[in-house]
Amino acid sequence: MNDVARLAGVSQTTVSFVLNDVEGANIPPETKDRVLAAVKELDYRPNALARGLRSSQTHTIGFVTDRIAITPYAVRTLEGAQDLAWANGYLLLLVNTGGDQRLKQIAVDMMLERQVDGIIYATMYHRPVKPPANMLEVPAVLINCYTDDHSIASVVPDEVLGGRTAVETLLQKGHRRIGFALDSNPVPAAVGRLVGYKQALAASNIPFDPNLVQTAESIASGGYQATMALMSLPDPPTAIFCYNDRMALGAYNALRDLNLAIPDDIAVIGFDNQELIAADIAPPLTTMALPHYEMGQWGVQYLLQLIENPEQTQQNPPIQHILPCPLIERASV
Amino acid sequence: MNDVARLAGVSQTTVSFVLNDVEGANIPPETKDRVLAAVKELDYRPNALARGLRSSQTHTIGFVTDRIAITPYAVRTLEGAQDLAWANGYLLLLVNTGGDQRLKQIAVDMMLERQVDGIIYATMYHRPVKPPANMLEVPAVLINCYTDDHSIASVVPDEVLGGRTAVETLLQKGHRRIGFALDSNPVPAAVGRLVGYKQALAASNIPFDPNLVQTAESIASGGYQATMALMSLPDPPTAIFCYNDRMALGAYNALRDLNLAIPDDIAVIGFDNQELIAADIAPPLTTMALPHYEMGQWGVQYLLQLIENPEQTQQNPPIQHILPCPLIERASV
DNA sequence: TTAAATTACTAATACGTATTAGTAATTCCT
DNA sequence: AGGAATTACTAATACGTATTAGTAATTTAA
Repeated sequence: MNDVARLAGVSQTTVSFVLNDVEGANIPPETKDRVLAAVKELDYRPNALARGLRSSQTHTIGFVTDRIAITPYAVRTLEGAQDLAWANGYLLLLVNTGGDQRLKQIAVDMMLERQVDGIIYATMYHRPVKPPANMLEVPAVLINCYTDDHSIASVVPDEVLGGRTAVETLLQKGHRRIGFALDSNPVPAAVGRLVGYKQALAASNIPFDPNLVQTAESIASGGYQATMALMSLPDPPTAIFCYNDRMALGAYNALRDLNLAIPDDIAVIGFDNQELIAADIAPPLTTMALPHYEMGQWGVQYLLQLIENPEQTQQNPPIQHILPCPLIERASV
Repeated sequence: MNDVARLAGVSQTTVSFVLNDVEGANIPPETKDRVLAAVKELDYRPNALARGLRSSQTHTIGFVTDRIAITPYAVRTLEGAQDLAWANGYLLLLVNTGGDQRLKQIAVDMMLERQVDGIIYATMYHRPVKPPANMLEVPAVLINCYTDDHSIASVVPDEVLGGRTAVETLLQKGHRRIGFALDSNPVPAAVGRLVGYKQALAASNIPFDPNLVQTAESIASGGYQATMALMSLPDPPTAIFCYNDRMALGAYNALRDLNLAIPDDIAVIGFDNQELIAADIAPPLTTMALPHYEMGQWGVQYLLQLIENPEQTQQNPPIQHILPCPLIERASV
């Protein structure tokens, strides 16, 4: 900046004023042009460290996650966050901790050392978390997770509505006996979708039959087992709602082994919209999409509000935002 | 640091010496303990901006990519890079540009403003690139891509060896007529794998039959078409090598429609090891894995060498590292 | 015993910016 | 015409650290 000032024949202060477009500085256009010309001439690039040191903001956001790539579609959270940050002139500082609590602590410390303006904490599965305490030294938002006391702003998918929508889709096609191949782990997604399943049935005055809910591991083999169990019922379902697309893939395998055609003999609906599975199998799978990209966007957008407008944004208790899961119609219903 | 110094009854210089373990500073253990106690007492955390400003290194690496999430398994590149950076006390500053050349330029500028110690440029598909010129102001490494003049260090997968290994696997099982469902785009992966296909045949003295190579779009429907074309040959193959797992999924669909059993009637081998597809379909798909995680690791590891040991590491011409694609045996061969 | 070397520190400074408090010179108002 | 207001700047400083060049006090070597 001093070099630029010298070349333009002004002071470093003036250069700073010009580059930051400081109002009330009264720099006439000719001077501005001279400075800008010098900037171009010298190929000057500001030093964000010095700027950050002086103004104590870095336009950088820390993004902490337990495991980036374990579920591919969840990477879209990162993408949504990155896109929105980028659109606002922010960059993301990334750490995935692999789930180790001590690492999380250290990760946040490293980010705080680098003076991030805020921190996003995202999990790949929807679940409760205990984020490291030091995270609260700056504005923070949780994505796809929440603390039990809801003391931190968060975004999560609407599992209940998602489950209800899936089942309502089947009901609308005339199905009355609807099986549910459910994750045996009582994670928030499983609990919520089951609530939605029951809500939809109740709204159509269909009694809940516990035999129609078969739990298993939430992978293809689990979907296979659950489907086999459902189809061996004395009064088997005409449609199966699968907890996720992996289980739906298992259901496809099972129904093929039973010589049942989808969707003619039996309808299948999934959850997650894992494109590589859902769009490519035969027939293409109708499924519910998780709003990962949108959660990433919302998280960063809200974080930026917290950063730039703390008083107006901060709510008490902190906001818990819920995003719907859109239905992706293909050919399996 | 001044607060710590005051509490410990020493100068800020001494605190700096203690915290950085400066050799030749001759700080006796008692003084060290006093300083460390003050650090703990005050919960002191160094300011990385000030440190970076003074010492001109930030322990931060820029990671630029065209599109993070388009191919889920490719996210493992990011994961490998992040893990190795983390292990060495570095953090990753992330941008995905969506492929816009101007954005790349700006992205790199934003990273340079933040004084990154080096830059990784990664693409999700193996291909030639023209990285922005300003990237070379700091040490740089390309992952899964290369410049035509090979003027920048890079890591790429060994497509030729991968193709050869896939075909050799089929040859070893006794197959003599091996179809190839190939991407119709002449991208490096397609070209390389075809070379490997020919090499393997030649090594077994099997003449190359152009009819056995059917090109199509590298998605499930393309795999379906190519498989149908291959199987309607007067002398159809007994095994099909698919350019990628998505095409293999299409091949599965086609073979099912033809009432052919895998692997009894016909063997199928894929490429990419997209776990969600390969492991979950019936039968599980034998495929070649791309070394994404390893490329990410190698890229950062080499970049750190470039940063910390420029003279010893720098080669002329720059190193072009090639990583093998391991065979993942499942049940389709 | 005394000069030289070592030990255990500290004062001062630079890194590159943003910002505050000013100051001449000009313009405006009555 | 003369004071007030405005314009167009600049000098100086602080942000928090790492590093250089020292300096007293103590220990060692001859």
